Amino acid sequence: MARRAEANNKLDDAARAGWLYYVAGRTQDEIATTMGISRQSAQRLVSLAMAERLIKVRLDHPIAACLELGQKLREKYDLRHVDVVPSDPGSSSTTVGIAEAGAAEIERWLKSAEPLIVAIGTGRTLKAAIDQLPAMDCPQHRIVSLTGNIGLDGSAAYYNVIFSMADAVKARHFPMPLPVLVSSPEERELLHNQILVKSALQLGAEANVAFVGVGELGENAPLCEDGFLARDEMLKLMDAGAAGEICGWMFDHDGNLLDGSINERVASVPLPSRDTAAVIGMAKGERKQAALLAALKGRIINGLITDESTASFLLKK
Amino acid sequence: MARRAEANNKLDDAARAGWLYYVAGRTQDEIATTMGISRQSAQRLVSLAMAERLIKVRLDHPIAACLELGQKLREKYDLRHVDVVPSDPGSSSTTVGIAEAGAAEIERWLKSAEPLIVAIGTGRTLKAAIDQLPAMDCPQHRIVSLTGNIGLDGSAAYYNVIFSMADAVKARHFPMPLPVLVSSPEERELLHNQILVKSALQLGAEANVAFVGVGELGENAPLCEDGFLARDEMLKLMDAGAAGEICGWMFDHDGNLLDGSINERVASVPLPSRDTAAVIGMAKGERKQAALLAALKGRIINGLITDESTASFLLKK
DNA sequence: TCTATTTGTGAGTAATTGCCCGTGAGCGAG
DNA sequence: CTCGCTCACGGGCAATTACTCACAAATAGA
Repeated sequence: MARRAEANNKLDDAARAGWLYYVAGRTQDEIATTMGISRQSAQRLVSLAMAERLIKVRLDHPIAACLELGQKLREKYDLRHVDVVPSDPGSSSTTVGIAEAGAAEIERWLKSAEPLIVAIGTGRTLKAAIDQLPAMDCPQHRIVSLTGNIGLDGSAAYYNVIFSMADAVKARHFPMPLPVLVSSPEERELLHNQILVKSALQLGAEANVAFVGVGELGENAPLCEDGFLARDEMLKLMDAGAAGEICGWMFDHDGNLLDGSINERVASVPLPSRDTAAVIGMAKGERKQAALLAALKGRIINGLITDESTASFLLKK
Repeated sequence: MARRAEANNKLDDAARAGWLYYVAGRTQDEIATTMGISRQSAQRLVSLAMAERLIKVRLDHPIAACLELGQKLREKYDLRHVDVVPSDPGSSSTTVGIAEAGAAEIERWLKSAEPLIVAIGTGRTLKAAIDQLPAMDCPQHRIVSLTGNIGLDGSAAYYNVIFSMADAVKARHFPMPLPVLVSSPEERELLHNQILVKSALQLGAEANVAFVGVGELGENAPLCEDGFLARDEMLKLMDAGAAGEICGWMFDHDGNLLDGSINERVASVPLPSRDTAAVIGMAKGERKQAALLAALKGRIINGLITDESTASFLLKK
């Protein structure tokens, strides 16, 4: 037993130390003593537990200001669900806060005993939220990806959102083995006849809830960063009035899907109907404000998870 | 009303400060600056958020359940030490898991630079634990056997626990050259006057920590299997309300040592005082549940190493 | 209005934590 | 076997946090 130290054991120790520290409220010194290690090692274990996301912290209090903003947003844009988290003025992160809140909302849905079809987009925000999900056991639900999760090079998964999620919550999952954008409407037609893709399309139409990120446009937009869209195409789109995209679907400043050829090349599952499903957008930050506003105006989403300052902006418009 | 609003504001502030601290990861100084208050006030808000349980911390790791069970057991039975290891539903072993955990705990004590007297029982569980001990060098400690380790035939050692242990950790050791049960109180008196036995009795009384197995009763109980107790005697004991034994000492379902003649024939060292020593019981499995429960009720042990499912049982009672 | 009591604040200080760095064990290549 | 590399460990120290205390403001009661 002297050398039973394996990676697994290390995480076990980290979990134990983290529990003692955060849940039981012991000091690192006490933990070190009870675990028979030095304080420094205890400290390392505690921070490992944090780094490995074994410890999840959440705020369980409706902050009045956030609640109020949420209430007003709900009324103004006729939303089914709104969650406003505090802003952290000093942070430039685009996910801190809404990731936790998003995870909490996803968890709330997944706890349902009723079998649900949960649709999920992709992007950095959603990935961050998924990473906050606790381990669950949800064989009754099905998770479907709304967006192709194949990179342009045909190999790498474009943000491993649906797999991470299915892994965490143990549900059947239906990825989209496609890129976000294909070269022509005909190619899309062809690809959409694949059996896996057909299942995804079918499930997407029946989804009970969808969680999606909101993509801004611009030369540094995710679609450009990840190589799906050339810079000049992007500029052309913006000239044509594009304001943002959700799962690749481009819309203008009033939230109407663009007519031009671009949306005919989007291989994603059509967004579930806002009459039968909750379509919850998750986004914060100045760069996403225009896109978010447009999506709300056009009722492309009927649920919103954002932060205080973004909420204020959306109310002023 | 005014007062109510103030309280709400306070909790709001606490929530906000707690969020900035725990979720956004800012320091209290930064929080103080952004909220326009002194660092001390920020600290107060953060700790208020904790005290009011606005901040919920969750450990997302299989070991979390064990720690929680351990915590509850510690409170319920007023224990000095609890270690709950994950259950392996697929295994029928009565030692897997607790052997390793027991060894780890023994090792922890042996690492002490202070000279300690470590008392040790016997049985399959302890043997398995001892086998997990790493080689150590502990000349400062003394190990004493609480139970006779001579078989009925006078030859074979009844589970070679203390010798294996002393061998592994290189400490002075004091075996009990006796059977577990002798034929009469008089014989016990006689044997207890042997010099080796007297040392063991003396050391047992001064022990700092004792590790003991918990024996269940029944026709297949260890005491019967090893021939120390005839089946009919066992049945008679059970009729008289016996629930289990530790080092041969029989106790009833409330954990009180039995009055009858049986305990007058037990040649073992009396268990160390639970006021001055840690007496740590190691056991798991359905067959041992009743005995374990009784031992805990009667505070025959003040420490416990067991597995999840046994821990759950003990909590329900 | 005055006073006793509670409540909140900041200073100072003790305790705790985070981090850098030197050390030494383990290990693979030569 | 030796060298060099990696990495975990623990010591030490600076940063951060928790606690105590004294005092001020607010509040309630006479």
